[in-house]
Amino acid sequence: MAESLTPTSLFKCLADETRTRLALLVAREGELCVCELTCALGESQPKISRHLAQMRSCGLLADRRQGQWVYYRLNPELPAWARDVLHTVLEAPTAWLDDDARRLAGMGERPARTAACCP
Amino acid sequence: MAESLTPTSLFKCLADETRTRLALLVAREGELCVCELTCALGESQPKISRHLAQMRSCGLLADRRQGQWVYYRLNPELPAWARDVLHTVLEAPTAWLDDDARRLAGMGERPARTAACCP
DNA sequence: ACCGAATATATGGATTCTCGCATATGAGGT
DNA sequence: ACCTCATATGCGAGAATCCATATATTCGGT
Repeated sequence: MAESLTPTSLFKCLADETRTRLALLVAREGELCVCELTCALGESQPKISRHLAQMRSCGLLADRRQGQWVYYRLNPELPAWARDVLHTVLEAPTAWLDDDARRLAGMGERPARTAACCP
Repeated sequence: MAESLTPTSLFKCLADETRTRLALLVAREGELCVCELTCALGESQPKISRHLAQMRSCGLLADRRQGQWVYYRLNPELPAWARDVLHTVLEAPTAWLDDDARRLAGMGERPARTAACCP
């Protein structure tokens, strides 16, 4: 979080369909690596990576490298109101994320994650 | 609402500081006319009007003309999750809207509004 | 040291946003 | 009909955003 997150900067951060889908998927699943997100959205790897980097530099996401994979999660220091915004949208009665969630669930051989403390 | 509001289109609609401030002020005050919003934000009238029109065409705001004034409010048909997003941000413990709210409160001779039904 | 897989970044072009300024529209009063 | 106040819109310029392609980096294994 370069500057502390403002409502506008949060909304800008989410004002792109790719980023909305990424952020909501991550909020829903807890932690996902780039290859899972690439597969879930069905978009090119550079595109996914660039959007993730943008959300990281906004302070919305945090990343952690584990071996060859990089896992993204909601930034633990994210203010509660920002987290609430994401969960409000997640709980909305829409099928908006269904395709992505289904592709993620149907993905074979997802990398096994380990706790950050014991690699 | 041209198409039904998606999370991304809501975030796009709010992804500008002027629009965030307008939307939150309207959500907070219930209904405000253009001149009040212009004064509260301290921005030019065409700028305010243009952003209001954009939020109206997104389906976020609804307007009503009363005499020479046009009042904006949250679109009554706004889905609950979208309304919740705005209220979540409004209730966040930040002083983000304070300057605007103060300018609004300190504005002299605000037009008196009447119920829509009895002009 | 080398190779392949996973991820990140650079480059350039096309599209979209936002703004300021000028002007148009609409309502009320004289 | 005219004038004024409130609001909306047209237009061109400059900035910001997004994408695809190509290339760089980093890690684990051989």
